[in-house]
Amino acid sequence: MAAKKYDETKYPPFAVTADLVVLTLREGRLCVLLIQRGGSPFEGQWALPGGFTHVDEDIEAAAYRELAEEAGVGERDVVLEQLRTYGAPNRDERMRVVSVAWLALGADLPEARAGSDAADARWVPVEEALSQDLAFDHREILTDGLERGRAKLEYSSLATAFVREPFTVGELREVYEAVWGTRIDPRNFHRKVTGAEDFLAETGARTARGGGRPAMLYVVGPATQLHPPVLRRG
Amino acid sequence: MAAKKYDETKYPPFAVTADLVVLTLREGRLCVLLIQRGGSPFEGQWALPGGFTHVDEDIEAAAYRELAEEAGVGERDVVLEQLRTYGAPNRDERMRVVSVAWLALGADLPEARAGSDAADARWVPVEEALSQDLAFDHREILTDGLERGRAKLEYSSLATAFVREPFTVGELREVYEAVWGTRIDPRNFHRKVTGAEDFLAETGARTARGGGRPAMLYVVGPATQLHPPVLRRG
DNA sequence: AGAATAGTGTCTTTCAGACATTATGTT
DNA sequence: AACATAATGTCTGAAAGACACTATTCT
Repeated sequence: MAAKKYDETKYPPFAVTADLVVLTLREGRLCVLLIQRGGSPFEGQWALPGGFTHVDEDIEAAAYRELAEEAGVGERDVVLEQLRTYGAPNRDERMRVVSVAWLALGADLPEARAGSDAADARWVPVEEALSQDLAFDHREILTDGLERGRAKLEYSSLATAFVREPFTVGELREVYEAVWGTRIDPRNFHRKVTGAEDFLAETGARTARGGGRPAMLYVVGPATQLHPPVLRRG
Repeated sequence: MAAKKYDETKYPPFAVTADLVVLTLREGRLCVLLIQRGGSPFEGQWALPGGFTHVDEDIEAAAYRELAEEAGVGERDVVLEQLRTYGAPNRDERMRVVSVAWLALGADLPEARAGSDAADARWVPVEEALSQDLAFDHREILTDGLERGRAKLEYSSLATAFVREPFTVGELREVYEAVWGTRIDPRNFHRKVTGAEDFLAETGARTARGGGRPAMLYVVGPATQLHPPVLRRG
């Protein structure tokens, strides 16, 4: 087969967006960042933060940029992981848009503030966010992001993204309890995470906040996988 | 904030491709479908099958279409799962291309035949495919696809995508051994998969191929998750 | 001393991993 | 009967889950 000249006009134009499921814990509850749309379509409705990728910009860089612009969150404040790409032909009425969705997890992220295109921005407990209509297919994206996050806690060190270092075993357990919405036996949990190879690294320091025995403080160990896993159900 | 008119020219054009990691077992070896590029760039080099998404086409439909055009594989023959999206600015020299990669698993797929844009097509054992230079960032995509497939065997029923129904426990074990490149104790494996709730459904029928005790034949059960999981390492 | 919170220990059941034996077909 | 392959059984150690106790601080 002969080599042929490439004709750019043959290939149809798409817009590519980065949409973000940003999760954090606020007062022991798992919350997602939602922004209220300032313009059409879906004006006034709540949506996930996100926006268009520039033509010379890496898709991951676009996610970080939107995180900064729309959530005021810097690269160092979160763990970012690609979630999935959504590309139904009519998911955006304006034009053909393919959305690369990302999951961003952070510890105690700052109070939401509305970015350029947003009328408002707030942290919403995830059950509440799922119980309302969101713009576009953002409800599906949020559902997928939550399931991914919950599943990854089992076998990875992702839970540590939700706490600031150094942290205690009890704080880490509260992460699991908040994300899964379950109770975990503190004694078995302690045995498990301190026993897992390279998962936690002792700092030697202890908490000093009064009202009880001080807790040992840990930082994240070199392991990215948690073996054996912490299982959600019996 | 006032509603503003949407200006399509503000948003830069991307091309969106569907690239496929198509895996099957051939003679007990895990193989991936590679095509030899007929045109530039990377003319003559081996690459994953794939192509451009049409502007009115769902991204998953594009994956199925490319699967049919470039691999001669129908929707019913494979399990298709989205892998990840690759969008570095210069991954394609011709223009800005974002590639949505898919993982397709099938049982005993047909002999490869070159599609429209391909000079050649063949099934290549995965280790061999990884040891050569592939076009674009396809080596990275293949690596990610293999890791995803291997990981999902542990806790899902994905392995059944590699066998035709009805199948024996031994055939299913051979899938795990080929994909993981390990040996598995047949007795422990049998106990595990037959004990897992809703994972396999007995047909009542048995093999009749001679030379030994006939094996029970199973079809896939209603469970999509495998609990407890089959673990790769001790 | 008492309250509060952190950490350790024990028992039982389940399951993984190693290995031997029995079952059911063909030639 | 010999052979070949499938299925089941047993033992041991690791880890999960339930539960009680000890340790260290502050007031």
